[in-house]
Amino acid sequence: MGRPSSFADEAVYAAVARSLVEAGEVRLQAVTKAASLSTGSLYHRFGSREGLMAEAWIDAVEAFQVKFLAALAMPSDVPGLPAALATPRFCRNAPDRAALLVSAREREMMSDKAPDALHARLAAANGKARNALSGFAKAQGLPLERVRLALIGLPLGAVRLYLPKAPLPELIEQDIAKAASALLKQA
Amino acid sequence: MGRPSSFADEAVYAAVARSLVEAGEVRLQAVTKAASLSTGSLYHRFGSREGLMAEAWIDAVEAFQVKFLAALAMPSDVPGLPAALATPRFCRNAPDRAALLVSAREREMMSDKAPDALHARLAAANGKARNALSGFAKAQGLPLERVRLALIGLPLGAVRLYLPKAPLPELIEQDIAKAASALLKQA
DNA sequence: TTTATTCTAGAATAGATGTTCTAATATGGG
DNA sequence: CCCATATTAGAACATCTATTCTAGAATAAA
Repeated sequence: MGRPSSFADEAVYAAVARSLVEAGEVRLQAVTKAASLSTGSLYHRFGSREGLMAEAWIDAVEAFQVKFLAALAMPSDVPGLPAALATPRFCRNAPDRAALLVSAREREMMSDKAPDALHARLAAANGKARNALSGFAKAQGLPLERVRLALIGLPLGAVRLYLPKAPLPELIEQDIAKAASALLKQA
Repeated sequence: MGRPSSFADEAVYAAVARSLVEAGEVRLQAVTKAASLSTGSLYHRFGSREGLMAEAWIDAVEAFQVKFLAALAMPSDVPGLPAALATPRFCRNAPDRAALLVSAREREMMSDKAPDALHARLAAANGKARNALSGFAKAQGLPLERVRLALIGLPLGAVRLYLPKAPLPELIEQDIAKAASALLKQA
C-alpha cells in the first residue's frame, strides 16, 4: 500500500556508475538527474549519500560474485579457467556494474558512515568468496596467492586496460586464458 | 634571491597520495597538514587544486615510465620480462608514487581545469611510452594487445591485489614472470 | 469516499572545502 | 644596511554540495 515507487534501484546504481566514470566522482545532483528522481526520493530510499554508495557497491560486488563462484565450480580441462574468464564475461554482460567495480575505490564506496548492516552484508559476501577461493586452491594444491592472481588479479588487470572507456577486444579471453593457464598448471 | 622554499614538491605529492589512500579522497586541508605547509604556500606553488593534482599525477607517471622504458630496453632470455617486473619493483622502491598510480583515477587527477601545459606534458610522456611499446611489439612479432597485457595489465593487476594496504608478497615476481612469459613467447 | 500510508517534489538550509587576500618573514644584491 | 624579490601564514571569504523539511500526490484498505 502507499504510493508506488517510480524508479528501480538498479537504474540509480547505473547512474552512480556512469556519473563516476564520466565525471570522476559521484555527485548526487548528477545521479538524480541521470536517474530522473528527486532528492526527496533519493533520501527516502537510500537514507544518505553513504547509504546509496554502499548499496550500489554491494549490488555490483554480489552480482559479480554469483557469476564468479558459479564459474569456479565448473569442471574444466584447466580447473579454474572458467572463473578467470568470468571477469571479461561480466564486463560484457553487465557493463554498468563492471564499470563500478573497475573504477571505484572500495574506500569511497563503503564509507565508515555507511549503515552497519551494509558493512556486514559485504563482509559476509567477501567471506564466502574467500572461502571458496581457499577451498579451490587447496583442492588444486596451488598457493592461494597464485590462484588469486590467476583468477582475479590477472583478469581485472586485463579488462582495466580498456574499461571503462573502450570496449573489450575480441581476443582478450584468449590472452587471459593463456596467462591464467600458465599459473594454474600444477608445478 | 627571495625567501627560500621551506618544502619539497615530492613531500607534497606524497601527502596527496597518502591522503587519497587513507581518506579515499584528497582534501587540501589534509595535504597541508601532512606536508606541513600553509594554504598560502600551496597556492603560491601549485596555483590551484587542479594544478596540484595534475603535477602529482604526472610526477608519478613520469617516474614510472623512466623505469619501465629502461627495463623494456634490457636484454633478456624472455624479451620484455624485465619490463613486466618493473611494476612490482617500482612499488617496492617508490611506494608513495605507486600508491597514487594504483589508487587514483586519471580522471580525477587530470582535471579539465588543470593547466594546458600539464596536459600537454602528460600527453607527450604517454606518446613516448606508447611508441616504445609498439616498437617492442613489432620487433617481437607479437600483437600489441598481448604485449600490453603482459607488461602492464598483468603486473598492475598483480600488485593491486595487495597495494595500497598490504606489502607485496615475496614471490609475486615469480608469478608475474610465469604468466608474462606465457604471453611473451612466440606463438 | 475517506483514511492511512508511502513516495515524490524541490526550494531552503547547513556545513564543509577550495580560494583569495593582506601582512609578515626570509634571503641575496646594491 | 636597505631594497627588491620570493615565499610563508592563516584568517576571511565564496562557493558548492549534501541534507532537511513541508507540502503535495498516488495507492490500497476500510
